[in-house]
Amino acid sequence: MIEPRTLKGFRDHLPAQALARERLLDVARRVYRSYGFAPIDTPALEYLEILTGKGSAETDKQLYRFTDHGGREVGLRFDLTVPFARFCAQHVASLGTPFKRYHMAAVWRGENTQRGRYREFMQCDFDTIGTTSPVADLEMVLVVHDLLAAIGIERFTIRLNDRRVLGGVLAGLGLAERSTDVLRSLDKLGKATREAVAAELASHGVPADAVDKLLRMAELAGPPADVLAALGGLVAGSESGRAGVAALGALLDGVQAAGVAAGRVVVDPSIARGLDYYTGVVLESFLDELPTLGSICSGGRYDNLAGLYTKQPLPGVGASLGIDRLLAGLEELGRLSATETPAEVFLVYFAEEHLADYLRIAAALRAAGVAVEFFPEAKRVGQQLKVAAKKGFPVALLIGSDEFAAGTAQCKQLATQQSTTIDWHGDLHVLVDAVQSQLISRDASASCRPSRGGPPPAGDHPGLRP
RNA sequence: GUGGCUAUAGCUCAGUUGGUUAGAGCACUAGAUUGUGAUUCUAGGGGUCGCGGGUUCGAGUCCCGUUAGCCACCCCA
Repeated sequence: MIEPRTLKGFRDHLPAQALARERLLDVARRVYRSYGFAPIDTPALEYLEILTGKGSAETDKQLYRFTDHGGREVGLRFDLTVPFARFCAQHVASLGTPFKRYHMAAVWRGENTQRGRYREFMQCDFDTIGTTSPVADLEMVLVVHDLLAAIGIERFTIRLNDRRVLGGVLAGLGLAERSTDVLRSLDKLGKATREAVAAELASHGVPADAVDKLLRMAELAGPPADVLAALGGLVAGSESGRAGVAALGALLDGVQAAGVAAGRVVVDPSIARGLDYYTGVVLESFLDELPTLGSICSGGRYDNLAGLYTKQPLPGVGASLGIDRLLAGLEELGRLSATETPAEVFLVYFAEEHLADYLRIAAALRAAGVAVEFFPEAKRVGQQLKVAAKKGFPVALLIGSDEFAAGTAQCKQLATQQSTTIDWHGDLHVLVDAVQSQLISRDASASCRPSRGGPPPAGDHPGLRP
């Protein structure tokens, strides 16, 4: 006997989780499309040289690689950005710029696992390439905001910074050469103590007075206007630093003009992002209730996406939603619905003599867009209802011999156990209409939840508990 | 990849300084109840105690290895 098991960091998805995941993907798709981003897809497997081109030792170590049947050196993509860069180098000519795309697909990293960190996980990227317009930067922030709001998360914070501001501050302190080490240390401020970070900075050879200035910069907080004013003072000597501060100011103005609630988007000078290709605005977003989970959606602006694959400069801006990490967070917060079925109506099977009627009724409901599960066995009614309730069906439709004789049907709301009698007298249209109105009245009472701040989320809150 | 913690039934966990056939609640199956699900009663199925070695008269319990999960580092979604 072979022991059934899955690899470290790889997981099965049971219906309850898979349904929540698919609904999240639906929301992301809808939001991306609402801004005009178009879908693309690329192969999971790429030539190794494409993936290692970027050449960071870390990603090299995490890469799943092997020699294929034709002797080619290949690797599984570890993010969606590198394949997109290759994609752009091959196709910009026919696509034209600016080009906006979204891409939702699995990626693989052979790193150690932890809560919300897996070896196979899905990313939902969106990018705008071929333009340096600040409008594209603004759109990125708005998309991230709309996305998190539409998912139904009530408490989240989008943290913004600009690489040029960090660069300006570091240059002013004579630390431009050590920027990677310094930024990496500053990035730990959320987790490590101030003293530990200070010690680490000192170990990188940063003078004591500079350590103090860096920490004070990274700890700037409060009204964005105040933070920006303080940063403006720190980068006074640097032209690009001033540009970064100005860009952040313009972004905040734009976000406000678009109607985003104050407080959801803040300036946080400690946000650096590890990825070295970012050159302008950078963004991370967190669940306020689970800050230790890490960023669930991150991104930024880069000068040249595909420099390794083409001479055509391709500036762009974009971000990535980690839905598997988000799902882990929502599950921990008890915000995932336990529903195990995508169908809305559970049709009870009373007696074989009425089988043809049940099939007719189910077909009529399905034709009207109502998903119906017809129980395949004429078992005890109590058992059938138990199954329906456990799987989370909203309503059960009960039509037995008595109902057929009387021309009625029982529509039972499984959550409340309340039954409504429908008089349909063999008219399927009447039955379908009545069932639909039962489903609508239930939706209405379930989803009238106040949303705090921001524009009302578009549509329902899929996969989330009311 | 490095270090630490954990692993008993589908789930949540008991299991006393190593001592006979490893338990509970919930869940599941069948019946009481050939038409109404979170109630009641009865019966039942299910565990080589993650896996593999070792110490011992004897190991769920101690030791080593291994696999997986979690935590920290690293990095990041």
